[in-house]
Amino acid sequence: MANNPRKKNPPEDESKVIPLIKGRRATSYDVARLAGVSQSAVSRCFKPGSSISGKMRERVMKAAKELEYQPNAIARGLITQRSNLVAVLVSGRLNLYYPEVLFKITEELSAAGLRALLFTVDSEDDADMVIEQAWQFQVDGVISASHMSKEQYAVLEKRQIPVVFFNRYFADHPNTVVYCDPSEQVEEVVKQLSDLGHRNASMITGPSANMVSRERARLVETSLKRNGIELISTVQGDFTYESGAAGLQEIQLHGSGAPTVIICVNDMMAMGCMDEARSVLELDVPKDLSIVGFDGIGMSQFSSYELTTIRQPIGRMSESAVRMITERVERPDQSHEKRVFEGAVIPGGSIARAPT
Amino acid sequence: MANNPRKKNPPEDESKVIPLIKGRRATSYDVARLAGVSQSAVSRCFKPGSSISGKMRERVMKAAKELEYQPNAIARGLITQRSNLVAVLVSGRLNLYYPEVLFKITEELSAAGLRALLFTVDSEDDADMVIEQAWQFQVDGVISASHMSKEQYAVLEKRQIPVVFFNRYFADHPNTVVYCDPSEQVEEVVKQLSDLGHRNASMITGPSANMVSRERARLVETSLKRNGIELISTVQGDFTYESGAAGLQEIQLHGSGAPTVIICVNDMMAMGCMDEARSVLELDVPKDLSIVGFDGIGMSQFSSYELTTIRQPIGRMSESAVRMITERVERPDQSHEKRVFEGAVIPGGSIARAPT
DNA sequence: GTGAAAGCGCTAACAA
DNA sequence: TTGTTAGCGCTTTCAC
Repeated sequence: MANNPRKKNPPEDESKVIPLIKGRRATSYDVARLAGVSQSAVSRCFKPGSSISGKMRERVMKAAKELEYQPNAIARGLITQRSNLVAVLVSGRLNLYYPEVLFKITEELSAAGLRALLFTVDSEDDADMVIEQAWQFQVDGVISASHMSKEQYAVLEKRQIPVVFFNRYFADHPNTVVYCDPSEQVEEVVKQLSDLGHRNASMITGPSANMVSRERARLVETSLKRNGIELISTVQGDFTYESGAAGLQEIQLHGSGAPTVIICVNDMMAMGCMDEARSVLELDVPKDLSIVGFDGIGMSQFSSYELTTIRQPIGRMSESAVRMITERVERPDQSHEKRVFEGAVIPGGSIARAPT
Repeated sequence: MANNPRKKNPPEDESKVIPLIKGRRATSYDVARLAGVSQSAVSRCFKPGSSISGKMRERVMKAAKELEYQPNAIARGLITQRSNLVAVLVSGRLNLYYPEVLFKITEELSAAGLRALLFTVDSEDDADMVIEQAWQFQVDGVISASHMSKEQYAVLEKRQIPVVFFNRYFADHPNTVVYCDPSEQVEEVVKQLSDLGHRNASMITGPSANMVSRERARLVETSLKRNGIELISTVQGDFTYESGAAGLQEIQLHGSGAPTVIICVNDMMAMGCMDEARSVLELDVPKDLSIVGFDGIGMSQFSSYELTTIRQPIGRMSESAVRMITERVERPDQSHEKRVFEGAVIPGGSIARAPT
């Protein structure tokens, strides 16, 4: 198999005779031979914090540069049992509308010397497959911003792979989580709606299986009640633009009474809802109908929308997620932890005084 | 270092005595021992197309299942010289607005048994780093949907790493490319504009370094001339929403004369342009001003925009990109190839008869 | 500070 | 068909 001329213990006579085969990448042995030092010396030069003399380092580095040598991360991973790979699980469908998260996480991983192995998960079966793949590739950890069942999580746990959940967690199971809690902001917005005279609201939620959706819906319900606004109807969407539009239709057709405000548990649906209100129902948003979203995605602030919404601090959350992963890669016994971030209200222009 | 009880040639007496250390993952040796077969038999069971008896396979698979054994892809990569990793290079900034591409490519890679190692590239320095990282991780190939200099490409070429460019290429250098050529669609749209009575147009381009932008701009210029529409001003944006808005301001303020149509070389700028026209300049799009985009991103068809644009067949392009990579991983001597796809006009509603 | 040697978990040539 | 064996390229004791 080996078209590799190197022998483990190169015979002295051959060692200089056989040239580097063109196209084969240089190994630490090649560098060692050229520099006239041992292979382990080369290895040490590329491991920060190793004890090595300046002279040696210089010689080795010169040879390394000449051969364009870069240590083989795969081989290193094999011996160190550290792949420096982190599986990032996102929902392809959802992340289409929230790509900020993925890119921030990737950048933070990169800054921490880790690489993102990207997996899209859009079903339970996908998740099963992805978990096996991640396991095969010896990922050091998993950052999950997609759905994962308790059973699937149990598999990772048993295999001692650190997992950080991004904006989702199992309430009845210890796990490591970075999470945005918009409680205060929900209260703030709802209070404002109440002050603006709103008394009837409807809500468009996400899939009932989705934790973020459930949690946001719960907060909204509580806040509405507390502020004397009646929730006259709740319809279920799937986080997409289309489902926001459809949700509004459903509310108008089948709802009992007309809400003056609609709260959507994410921005994408809020935008769908707003467009439907304006272009199909010919309502003036916000004069006839106020709309509120969640997330604070970039496009929610385009002039066509200027959505009033609750932003998540994506940057700080991603940073935390990566830090939590690295901590748990270093010390697998690290206990679970939940880092909770506050949201922030983006005032926007999609709410106004209730029509009289 | 090894807390691994396995000896390369396990002494018979020890072999059954030492239990699997809790938490250590099972290796093919563990499976072999449990099944009472050789380690290579285990290996063969997990390599499709190996000659192995049904009885053997059954025995091995039973043991494997019991130990939850999955072959170590890192170790496999080391010996086969195939990592099954493909570096996917995207521009973080740009892909924020065009995530479809990334997800399609990832899915196609996955279907081909390859994993996506995600890299975001937003500067030349990023690209240098990314190329070194990809090299260290022994990626089998690179799909680049981000900027890459000729020098950087040369490095990959020299290292014999197959590269497929997505929507960009070096005209004066052989390379493997999947590309969307919107020539006909540009002509179609421009002709339509001409038929609608437009005689003055302006254009908002992307960065001059960007090939896609240059190419689209060139096509637009040619088509306009051919159809008797004068290009009265061209301003440069950076593909973002904001730059589209700013571009329109610049055209209105500094342009010589007022265009009745604005062509933007991507949808995001077209949307920024449209919003600026409507909300700041209080123009009616399309009655007062027609706007055309490029790409066909999902949100360009939201009711607020309904942009007339030229769509790229992302799905088929991604599929081709992955196929081209796999072909070149199998046969590195494969010659370069350029697969060109046609665009498709999405009629939209952002163009109308020129105001009189 | 440096080199020799073992071995991470796997595949594949070779022998039986 | 099966087992034996030699590495893939690296890190890490262990002597010196």
